[in-house]
Amino acid sequence: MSGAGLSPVARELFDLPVLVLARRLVGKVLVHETEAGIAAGRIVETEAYRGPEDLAAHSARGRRTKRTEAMFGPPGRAYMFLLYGTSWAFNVVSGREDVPHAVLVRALEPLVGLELMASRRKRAATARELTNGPGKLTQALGIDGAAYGVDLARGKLRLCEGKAGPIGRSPRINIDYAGPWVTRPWRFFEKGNRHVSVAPRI
DNA sequence: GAATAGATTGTCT
DNA sequence: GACAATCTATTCT
Repeated sequence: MSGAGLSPVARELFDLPVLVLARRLVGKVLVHETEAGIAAGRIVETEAYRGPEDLAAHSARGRRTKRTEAMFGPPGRAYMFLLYGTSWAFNVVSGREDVPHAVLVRALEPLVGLELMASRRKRAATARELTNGPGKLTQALGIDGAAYGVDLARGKLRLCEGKAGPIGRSPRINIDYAGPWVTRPWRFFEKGNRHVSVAPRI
């Protein structure tokens, strides 16, 4: 297969406004190499988080802590956080230093290493259930807090070029606490893709 | 298919 | 001590 035609994205990609980056990341391929092998998937769903004004973001109102520190760093790094004690979520940091923006990757379409993903996600009954959610895709690719702050333009965990079909948008998922920001259509997904986590409601 | 409740742990107040 | 950008099993249509 010799790389399956996968080449890393240019670093300049990350130097875009967060809403533009969230849209452009759809179709890109997330690759993770481990001792167990290579696993990779096409990104089919993202969400933009634009602190400090966006109350849905962890960096809302400029909150800068040990947990959110990566969002204040340079773009193109990974921001990882743990949800409900059980699920890791993977984000791509956007915005220059001290601008705490990030893009949450919510779903992938499995491309490489399907068997490896299945062995990591024993609960998944179907191929679709391997990576159709933020916590599921990190489990399938073997990503966790150890990836906090790593450079995504190169390395074991990296983003590679890929293409996407027509892209739709909708409000973000499960941020009911965010007041007026709840309805902002800052979720991007590939239209009609079966691997999108939650069917867009219209 | 849709709705509901319980799990589980690092981080923050 | 409470919470969270979720997942899973269970229950009901």
